Amino acid sequence: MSASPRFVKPTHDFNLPKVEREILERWSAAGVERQALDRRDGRPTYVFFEGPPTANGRPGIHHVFARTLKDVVCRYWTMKGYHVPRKAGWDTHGLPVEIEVQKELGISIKPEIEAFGIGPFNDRCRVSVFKYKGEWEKLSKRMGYWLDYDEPYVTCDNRYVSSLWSILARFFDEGLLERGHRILPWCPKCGTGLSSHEVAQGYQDVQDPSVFVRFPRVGHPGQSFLVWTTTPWTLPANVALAVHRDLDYVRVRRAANDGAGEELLLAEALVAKVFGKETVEIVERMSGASLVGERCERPFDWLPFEGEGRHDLLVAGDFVSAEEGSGIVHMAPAFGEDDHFVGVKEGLAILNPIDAQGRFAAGIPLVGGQFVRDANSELVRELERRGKLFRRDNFTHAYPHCWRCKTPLLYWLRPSWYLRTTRIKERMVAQNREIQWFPADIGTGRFGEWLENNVDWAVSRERFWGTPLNVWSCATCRSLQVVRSEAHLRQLVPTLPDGFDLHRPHIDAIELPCTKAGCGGNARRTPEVVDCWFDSGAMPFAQHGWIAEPGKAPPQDHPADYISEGLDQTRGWFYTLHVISTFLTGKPASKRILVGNLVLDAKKQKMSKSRGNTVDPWQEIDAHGVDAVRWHLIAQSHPWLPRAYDPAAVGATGRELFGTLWNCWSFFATYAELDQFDPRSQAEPQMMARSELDRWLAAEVERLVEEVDAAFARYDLTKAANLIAAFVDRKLSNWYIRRARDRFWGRGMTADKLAAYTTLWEALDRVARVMAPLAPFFADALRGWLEPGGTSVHLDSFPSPRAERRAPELERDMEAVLDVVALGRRARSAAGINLRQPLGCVYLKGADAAIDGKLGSRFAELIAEELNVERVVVADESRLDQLRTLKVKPNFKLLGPKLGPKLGAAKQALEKLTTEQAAAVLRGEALTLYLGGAPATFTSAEVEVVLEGKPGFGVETDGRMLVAFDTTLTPTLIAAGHVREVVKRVNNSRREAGLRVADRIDLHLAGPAALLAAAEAGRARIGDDTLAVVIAFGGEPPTGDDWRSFPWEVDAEPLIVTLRRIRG
RNA sequence: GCACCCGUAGCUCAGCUGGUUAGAGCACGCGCCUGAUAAGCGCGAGGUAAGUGGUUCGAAUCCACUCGGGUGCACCA
Repeated sequence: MSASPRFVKPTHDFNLPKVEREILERWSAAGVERQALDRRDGRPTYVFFEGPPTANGRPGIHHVFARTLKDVVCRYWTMKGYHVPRKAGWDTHGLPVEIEVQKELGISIKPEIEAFGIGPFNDRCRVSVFKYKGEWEKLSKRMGYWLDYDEPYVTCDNRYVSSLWSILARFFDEGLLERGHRILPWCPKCGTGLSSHEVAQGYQDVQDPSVFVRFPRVGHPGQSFLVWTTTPWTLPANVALAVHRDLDYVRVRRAANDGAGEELLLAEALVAKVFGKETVEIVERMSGASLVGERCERPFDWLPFEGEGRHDLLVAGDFVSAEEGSGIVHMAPAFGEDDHFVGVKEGLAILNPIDAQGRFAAGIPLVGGQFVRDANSELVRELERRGKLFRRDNFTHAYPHCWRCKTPLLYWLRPSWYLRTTRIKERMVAQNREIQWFPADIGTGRFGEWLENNVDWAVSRERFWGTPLNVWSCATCRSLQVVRSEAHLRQLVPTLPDGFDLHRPHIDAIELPCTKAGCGGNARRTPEVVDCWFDSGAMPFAQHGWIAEPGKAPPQDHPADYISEGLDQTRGWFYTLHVISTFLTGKPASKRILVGNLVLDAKKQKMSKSRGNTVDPWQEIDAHGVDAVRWHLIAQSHPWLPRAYDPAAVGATGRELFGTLWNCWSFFATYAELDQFDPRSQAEPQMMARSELDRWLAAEVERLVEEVDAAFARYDLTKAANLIAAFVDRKLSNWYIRRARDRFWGRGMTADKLAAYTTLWEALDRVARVMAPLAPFFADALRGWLEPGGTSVHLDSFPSPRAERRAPELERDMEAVLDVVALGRRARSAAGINLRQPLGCVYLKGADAAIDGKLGSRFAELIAEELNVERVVVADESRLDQLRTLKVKPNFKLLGPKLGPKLGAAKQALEKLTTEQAAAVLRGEALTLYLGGAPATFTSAEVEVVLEGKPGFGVETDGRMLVAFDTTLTPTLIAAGHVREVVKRVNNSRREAGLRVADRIDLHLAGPAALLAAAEAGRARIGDDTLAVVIAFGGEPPTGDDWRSFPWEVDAEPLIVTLRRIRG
């Protein structure tokens, strides 16, 4: 033996997690990740934006999924020759962080934070936000998500904040950043308003009272307006009622109940719904318009009306409907958008009796100091005491809650800063059409509709840990100015120390001279901070510290080619990115958006900590290997559908795909080691010099490359994964290797063997490359096994399909061969004759004459071996007549439109035709039938002829092809079967004895005479197939240290195999 | 309440520009093969295609409604 072999048979069992750990070490030692991320060398850039996570929570299994979607695409384009920068980012500001710190400190409301001190509080936030940074980085590394963590963008860095300021200043310049008084969703616990996309995150079912209240009609004793509300706590703030001008209203008299003759006014359409079975008498009909201006008496008169504003009357409101309630709506202009809108229009008074924590003012009777929602029941009782309550129920409805602290929100009149997104809505809608969404209907549907219903973005937060809003307001003249960047601030305040932190509370202390000519006043910063969704939405700009200026070009990597996040980001990150990019550049932030859906548990339940059904990503990765996790998550179904995470299924992926590939590799290595095969040392065999099977596999490999490439290019990762898995299972492992196995067995290196090695090596190599984006670890391991010391697959290129190797005809022919063989196995199984028993002859009939010719010649040997028969015979007409009948069926696609309702009759008539008539059709003859007396002619294309096997001949058919065996067993065949039985037992014995495949043996066989006789006659074959050098038959099995005996049964008779390894 | 997605074998999913006999994998049962060996292959059983109605010669596929699941929207007063 000369040099040591290039390939070595693996001596250990397959263990994917272990393989992955080795690859991690290799990547780390060789700096592979860094090289892949940094590769430029004149490549075009493929731009990816990373949505920043907040690292104050642990990453879960759904993050593994989300990050796989990002990673696969980035790896693919890297292999396609692009430079794909992947700058990591951290989302660091905002309510989620503050809430965590509040929990740490055991405090819950704003005044407590102020007492603790904004400075120390924010210092804690800055630390908290990176609490799990290490774990995020570790998980990214372990799962193979390559992301550049060396210079991440961090939203709380001065540089980032400075960039945000410049962008806000541009909104301000254009008049799109304004302070407004509007009804705002307000979290009483956090003490801040929320934006619509935050509200959208937090709907939960709650039970609320549903009460009908009497509002006495002034000037009409005994009459009341009937009013419905689900928020009794807003009744003390009532100033008016609203009716719809165009609705019909009625005055009804109640018969004899408690009210004894009372009269109630409500919308006519709701009478039945409100009174149900109770009989009421309609006294008067009137229009809504006629009620406008009527006076009413509010139920609670605790709050005085001061100054201006009309009150205690009926006004008109377009929003009033007769769907529910009474058609008369109670108006509290401080607590509802419609109420407020109408209130402004009608000049109504505004009563605002609650504080920022959602508590009634202390001076209010009965409920003073109570949290408003808690006051509901007390207020309802009071209504009852006052005789104002008509009815009370409860009803359950979805109500918005604070997305972080879960407190029910209040809609409350409150000043806030707005980005006037409604003014750029048309641009946003138009630009959305430029985005390629995966799936497309998110863009037109969910996201498109969201844009159509756009409302201004309430962008300020009355909080502490966030980008300070960069608007200063003059205490004297109220004029506003914005600070455009940190540099700008330094111009304005030259004394600012180095390292000045732009956050609160430091920034609050900065006063600026008023810029208005002649004012001379001092401007103070408006106290709010900015919605943290603005931070992340601005990342295409702020990640580069880009400073916005009028007319300035965007960063050169804008827009991105690709982003991917979860479905929940539709109204989150995807939206805020879109607002800011559209405003600044007129373009969307990314050309393509791939949306991932939820990862549910194995029972399709949402994972949540409270249910206790969360899946620990580390445990899954350790158990199955992350490539199996990644692969399964991608292959299971399209990313935008919800998926169940089933650990058992992940394990199966690991075994089936990676285990099979491992076996393929192991097979290759076993023989490559023995033969010292080295693809470098020989010229690659010409394709034309290789066997048909080799050319077939090579063609299929190129087809795979083409199809996988196309699937990746259209972002169909699921298809790519399934194509690869199907190829490995069906083509590579279960056909090529199985059929080519014995070509690797002979001694010495023949041309055919070299061709087989080369073909298999090439196939494995290309599989490694095409699967690399999906299974980065295994692919790189396989690549390393195939080319020891070579470069990482991730620094290599995605293979280009070699079109010249494609062989469409051969690919189709082999499909037919596979089908014939499957039928043949089914036929043998049905006949009860196992594959070891050779048979004399198999009769075949393929789908058409062209394939018949090939089955009988080029593929005959292959089929004969696979089905263990001596001869393959393409059945001629007379043989076929014995084996099958023919049936004629309509070609529905052609005849449906032609015959219409007569198709059914035609079908029946055709089915009655004889085999002879059908055979004529097969020969291409036209067919004339009488349908209901009228002749109808069918061409051979308009009907289909199908085969049916005749019973009793062991025929198997799929309607087009046919396989039948001659099951006659001659003594020769039986003897040959015996030899195969013996070979199998000897080889099983070899394995049980722990021999290596190339070990030679001495062999002794003991058993029934007929079996031994057959074996003796076939000793050459046994010797070849079991590497037995000396074979002895009959007598007592030898004994001794080296000899080992194995008892078997053949046809219910004992066979004793005794063997020993020949040393040296 | 409104909108969107989904409902196919015990489980996970294909198929869905309508074509009559609805597929695959897993799991299960039986058998086979094995010089890749705690793998592999074949066969079988398993389906009122959620339900109802419609369009059509023909519907898992198109339409309507109902039920169930998911998601989103929504101030529901």
